[in-house]
Amino acid sequence: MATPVSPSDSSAPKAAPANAAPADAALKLEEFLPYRLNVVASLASQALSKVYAKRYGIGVPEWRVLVTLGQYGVMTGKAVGAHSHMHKTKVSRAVALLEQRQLVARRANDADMRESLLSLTETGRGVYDDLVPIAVDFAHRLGEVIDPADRAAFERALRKLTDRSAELAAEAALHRNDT
Amino acid sequence: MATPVSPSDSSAPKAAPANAAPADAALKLEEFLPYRLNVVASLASQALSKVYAKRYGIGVPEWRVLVTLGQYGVMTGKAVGAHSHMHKTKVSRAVALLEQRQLVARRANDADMRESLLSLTETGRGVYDDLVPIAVDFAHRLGEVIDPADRAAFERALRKLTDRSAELAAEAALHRNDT
DNA sequence: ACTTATTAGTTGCGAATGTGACTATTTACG
DNA sequence: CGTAAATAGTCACATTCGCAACTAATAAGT
Repeated sequence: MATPVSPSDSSAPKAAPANAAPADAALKLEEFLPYRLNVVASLASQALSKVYAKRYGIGVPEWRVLVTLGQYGVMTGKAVGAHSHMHKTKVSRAVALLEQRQLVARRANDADMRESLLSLTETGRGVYDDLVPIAVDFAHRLGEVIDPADRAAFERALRKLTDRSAELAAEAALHRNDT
Repeated sequence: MATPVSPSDSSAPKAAPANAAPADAALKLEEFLPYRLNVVASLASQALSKVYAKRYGIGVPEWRVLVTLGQYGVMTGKAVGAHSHMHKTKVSRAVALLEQRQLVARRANDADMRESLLSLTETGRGVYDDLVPIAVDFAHRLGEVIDPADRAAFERALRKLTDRSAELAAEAALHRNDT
């Protein structure tokens, strides 16, 4: 399952039309950084989400809302989205679900009727208090595989990669056409 | 847009029912490793995918199939999925699209009629040759922000995190219920 | 050999997601 | 003030995704 497949199996030099370069390919997917980031992220996310999915039947967006509200207390949906990197519709739907399950409460902001102020209910805080130690433990078990001597460097690198990715994404969003 | 929101805005100590712990929360999302991995991965992926989406109207799964076939020449769908970490249905659909666009060809394997042998067409190889340098350049512009002195450590850490994530995911997949 | 179990790949279906349009409200500005 | 631009949030729509069921083909067990 985890074995990366031996390429030399069926790719015998049978001289197919446009098939060449096995070993010296210019781009090896398994070394390609964006791909590798996606793989590690989806594996980690998948592993963690199974925990709270099984416990409370919630998904990643709901989890993020829960954690954000647990961290800040009271927030608007917009702020939740900004803090958790989620599209406003995702936040909207996650909040709707959590509200229906009585984990999150919504109260009006008299100063601005467009937004609602979100916060955890007692029950929501209970779920939060139950999940957080599990999540913290998970993150610990994940991070502990990094050699302590490498941690600071990894931290710096991850931070820089995040910044640069945001730049590149913003840049790509501009170029509507061609180069 | 990128400003992470100042938490002290609306979370004034107004003493709401179940709302507490602003600053000393046990789990800060922005420091939580699984979350951070997801953020950087989706930003990077989003930025890169815009390139080939605009150029050839393909998405991430198609891109991965293309790269994998470009790298190995001839492969079965199963092998493509194993090498690119994609579910077999994703591979199936991506291949169907690429085949329809004449970028990938499928030929029967007389030794095992269940599988088809996939390879790039001439056109597909052309697209591949066009995209790969762009992708390589992208990865370079991404990775160059990492301090050269930190690169080896980052590489080690990423590798270990990937392995451990896979372990944790496999582990989580077993526990059907409770602890 | 023949019956059963595996495997490669596809498809149907429901859930999740992003985009864009839309509503309600607030702010800017003339 | 009063009209136009901006903002928070929801909703409808189309797309994407993963799971489960299914088909076709091969391998294993007896």
